[in-house]
Amino acid sequence: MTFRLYDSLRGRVVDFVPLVPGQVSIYHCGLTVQAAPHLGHIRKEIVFDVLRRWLTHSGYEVRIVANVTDIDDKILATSAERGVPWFEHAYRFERELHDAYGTLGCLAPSYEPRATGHIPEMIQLIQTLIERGHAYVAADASGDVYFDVASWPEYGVLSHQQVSDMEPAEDADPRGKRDPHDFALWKGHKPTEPDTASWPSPWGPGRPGWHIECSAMAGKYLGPAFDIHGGGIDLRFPHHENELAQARAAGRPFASYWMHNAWVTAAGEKMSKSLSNGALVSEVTRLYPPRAVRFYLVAPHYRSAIEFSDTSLAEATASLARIDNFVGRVETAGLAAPDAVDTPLPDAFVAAMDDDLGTPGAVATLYQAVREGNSALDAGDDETAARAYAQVRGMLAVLGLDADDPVWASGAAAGDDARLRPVVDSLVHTLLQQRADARAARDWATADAIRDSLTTAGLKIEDTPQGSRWTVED
RNA sequence: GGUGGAGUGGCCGAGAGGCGAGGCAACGGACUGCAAAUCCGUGUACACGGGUUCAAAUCCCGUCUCCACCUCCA
Repeated sequence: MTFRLYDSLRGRVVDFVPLVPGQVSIYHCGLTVQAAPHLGHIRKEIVFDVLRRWLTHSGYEVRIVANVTDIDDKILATSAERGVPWFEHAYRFERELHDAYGTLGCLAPSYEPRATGHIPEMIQLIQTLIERGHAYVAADASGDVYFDVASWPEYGVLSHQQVSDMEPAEDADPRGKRDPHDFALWKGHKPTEPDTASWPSPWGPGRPGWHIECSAMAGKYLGPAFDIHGGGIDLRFPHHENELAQARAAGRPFASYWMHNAWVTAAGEKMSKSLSNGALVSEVTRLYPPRAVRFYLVAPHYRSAIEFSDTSLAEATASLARIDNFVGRVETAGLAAPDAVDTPLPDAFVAAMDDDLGTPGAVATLYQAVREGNSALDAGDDETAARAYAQVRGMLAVLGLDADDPVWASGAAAGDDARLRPVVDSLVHTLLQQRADARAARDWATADAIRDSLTTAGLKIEDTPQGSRWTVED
């Protein structure tokens, strides 16, 4: 079985062949930390988290690097507006971002470099480009350095565009550019910007352009050639096109495959702060269980847009509850196999995941296992039920949705939950025992009164042949 | 102007020439003291108009609508 993926550069699904057998190196562009993350931001992280989990499950040793862009025009502009130092501003949102990753069950990447920590690598790369005749210092004494697009005939391969067809940037300020398509590698320091946002360079003080950051950091941690480069579809042009041009022009092969995830849309449009404040990760996870939010983002294919709506999130919550209910039933019945993790996953699941991370098909297979498991439970076929349980847990783990995954146990609230759970369990069981006694005595009024009081308290009671069990209503 | 993507049943969301992915919701049945949960069953869905084919949601032609990107923007 071979993993296949859609390569944006070639424009089709291709077999994945790693540079080093058994190993995969992945770089995906992290966020510019300039505002609180919304569902669209977090989707990219979840997509690559699932990719990483699947490849790891498939036996690969995965190295995954995601950068943090902690200096750019927007960070400088918004921090200045708020009267906060830019680094403080960036750091604050970097931490919010990390909180969001943790809340939605994303594993930490192998490494997460910050742009500002890699200025020397960027300067070195720019110098190489100048020496090779692909970059030049602006003629206007600004201290800017630009990439010379005309010197690189391959420019446009990733986004399948001809430079001549691109919309002419009529009103854009040409600054010291030779050609309007040229882009900044280095930005000379401006007196209006803080001195802290400036680093010495051969071309005078300044700061790096956005694109050079990723080329430099990917090169440092993954080498001149690596397997997969990812990011949101909007980054394909100009960001990734420019990254590719810089790296190749400097003599580096760069990424073998390019993966781009689609949007989370609101009312059919690309999500943005102005359109959709309600979609902040912090707010959505307050209204819906974080695992359900992750399920909602994982179930559709990563190259399809996901329409954000409360209805969809409510449906995702109900859908996940069906899976959790099965898992709970098996555990209540005492059939949970301790070696669950080692059970092979269903072929259909493997085939779906290997086919360009086909999570929709994978989820369908998951539900098939749930149905088979439930039927087996009803029929008293414990062996089949236990096997289905093991498969379900295994599939959930790959998708990052397993409730027992330690990622869900992080955070102060989760800690409180863990401590309170046995307390509540003990109290509820006292009541459930009273109800069982009442039912045995055919005292339905008392039995129902107890159930009603638990329901009112926010619990769901399920009667099974092995006794009653309770869960918290989502 | 260039490049790429989309329009599927009440809702979400797959598929990409032939047997109606899957989930949510709804309805009927089984089970239950009653429920819940679970299982079984119930849908003549593929923007529109033509065409190709024994067969089209899937291919071709045309039309409409929507979205994204085109140098600092997630």
